[in-house]
Amino acid sequence: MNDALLIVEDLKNLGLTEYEAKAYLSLLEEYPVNGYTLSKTSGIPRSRIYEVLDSLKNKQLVFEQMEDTMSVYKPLDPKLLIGKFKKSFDSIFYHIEEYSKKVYLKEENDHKLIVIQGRDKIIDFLNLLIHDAKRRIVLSIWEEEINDISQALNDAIQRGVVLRGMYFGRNNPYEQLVTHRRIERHLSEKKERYMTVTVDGIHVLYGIISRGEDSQITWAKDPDFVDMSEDYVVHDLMVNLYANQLDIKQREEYEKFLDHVRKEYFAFTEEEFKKFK
Amino acid sequence: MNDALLIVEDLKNLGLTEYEAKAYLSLLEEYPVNGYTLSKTSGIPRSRIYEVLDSLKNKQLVFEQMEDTMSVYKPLDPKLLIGKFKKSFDSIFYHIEEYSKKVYLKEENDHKLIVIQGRDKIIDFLNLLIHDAKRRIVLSIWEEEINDISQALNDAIQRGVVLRGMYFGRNNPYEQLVTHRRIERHLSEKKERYMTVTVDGIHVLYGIISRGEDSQITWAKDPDFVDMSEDYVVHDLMVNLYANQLDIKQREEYEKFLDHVRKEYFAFTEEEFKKFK
DNA sequence: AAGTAGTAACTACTACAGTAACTACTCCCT
DNA sequence: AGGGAGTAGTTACTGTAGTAGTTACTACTT
Repeated sequence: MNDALLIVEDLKNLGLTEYEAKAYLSLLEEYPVNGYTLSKTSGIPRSRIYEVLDSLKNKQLVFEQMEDTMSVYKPLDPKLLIGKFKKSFDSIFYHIEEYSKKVYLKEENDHKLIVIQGRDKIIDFLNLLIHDAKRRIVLSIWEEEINDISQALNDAIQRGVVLRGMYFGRNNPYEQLVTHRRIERHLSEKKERYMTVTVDGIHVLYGIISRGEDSQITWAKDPDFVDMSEDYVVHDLMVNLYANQLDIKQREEYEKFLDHVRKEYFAFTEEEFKKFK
Repeated sequence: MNDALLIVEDLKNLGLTEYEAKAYLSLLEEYPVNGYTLSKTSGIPRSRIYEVLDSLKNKQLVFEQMEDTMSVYKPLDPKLLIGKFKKSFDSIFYHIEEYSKKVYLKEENDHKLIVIQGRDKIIDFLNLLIHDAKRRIVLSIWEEEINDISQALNDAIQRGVVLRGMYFGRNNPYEQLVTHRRIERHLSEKKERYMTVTVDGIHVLYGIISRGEDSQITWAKDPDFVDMSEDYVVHDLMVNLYANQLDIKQREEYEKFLDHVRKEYFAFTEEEFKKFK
């Protein structure tokens, strides 16, 4: 079973050794068994199995039962194992949170830019920010990237985060996004894709993304920069949504539309809105 | 700061090395800084600091910023760090849960007894079970132990779990528990304390608990055994609650009282109740 | 004799902690 | 102008603990 190998890795990430993970998983499938048998089913050398079981017993992930002459072992119910780790991690997280409140000072105005390289890391970081989003996500994104963040986006939408922006691709998966009107031309032309994502008016990620290591985006927390980036997407939206009307109306009408987009569609707060007036 | 040392341990439990933990924590307190400065504030040898920072950069817990000739580093916001680990652990837990559904078969009727030794491990395991309780916790417990499980008990009560039983001690902290009527005599006599705890009619822990390693309790999942243990506490409750009346009423009345206690006070389901008739 | 059950002692490898020594640059002092 | 002190970064090494993996042994059962 290849499946079991992945779970071994998972358990190692929880702090078990490879032997401990294998022993526990083998025990799940067959119990109660004695050390000798477990060594056979798990592939752990007989000479080591008792140390491994001892260590698991100590962590209360395995229990020993005396049966006349010999001991047999059984695993902790996996649900209880998960509960055990959850409890322990929750307390760790709480400690870290309390501690960081004391020593960590957020920079209010951070004008520095940070470069993140490599598609995997970019996607990872993007997911992290979206996961943490509380109010609004504005993006301008291509179909090649949308799948890699759709889970996090759906979660965000679920908990009431406003999603807005431009979608470059066919079969737009989000009604909240507007497909670019000249998408066919773009799709045939580009190998590299410009991307912008802003989160809660705090973070902005922008840059060029492609398949591999050469992808490179910039992360900024400068509020002006975020505003600018959101503005860029607002404009893009504007043009794409009202392109037809723009040809026949005057400049004033155009401005009204812009305000309308910002307020109604983009869910700007009054305060945010004032900054643009 | 001794506080920081504990957090280093916490971070190590999340999979960081000691140097990584120290570096990250030092960065929290002062950033952005270059490698040289960080090595000084964190106590990490200058010769190692760049490897450590590289590794942290790879995990995206630290970000590098080019500043004309040299690099400076800043930490990932601790809140995002917590979110990152939570996400990763949640997915691990999900994997384990799914996997265990496939391979793990719960024993329906488990008549075997398992011995747990050492006060710390007993308390730990007790907390684990209480944490997982869904319907009813019945216990007979001494004041020496109640504090070590009160957090878990309060959580359980909060989510609607029924708590019932006997309390051996002064200043009974739970209205759901009944203080033993001859507690003063008991308190002066005993060094070792008999304890019973049943959870959801599934688990029962019983045995002698004292201060140290010689404490030893037995864990059973045999349903009959659980019933018996609950019955023991019911009787104890009965005697303590209605002691006065017992002297003047007949046997019939006594039985009625017992039923009443089981049904009304103990929240037995009809099904559970039938087993006793 | 073959299989079962458990112990002891070891080798090998790796990750991490910890140290020493080197280059190179800047700034300040006299 | 030259030297010392502090800053900044790099290379290479030692030591150790934990883990993986192996071999050899005893003892008991059937």
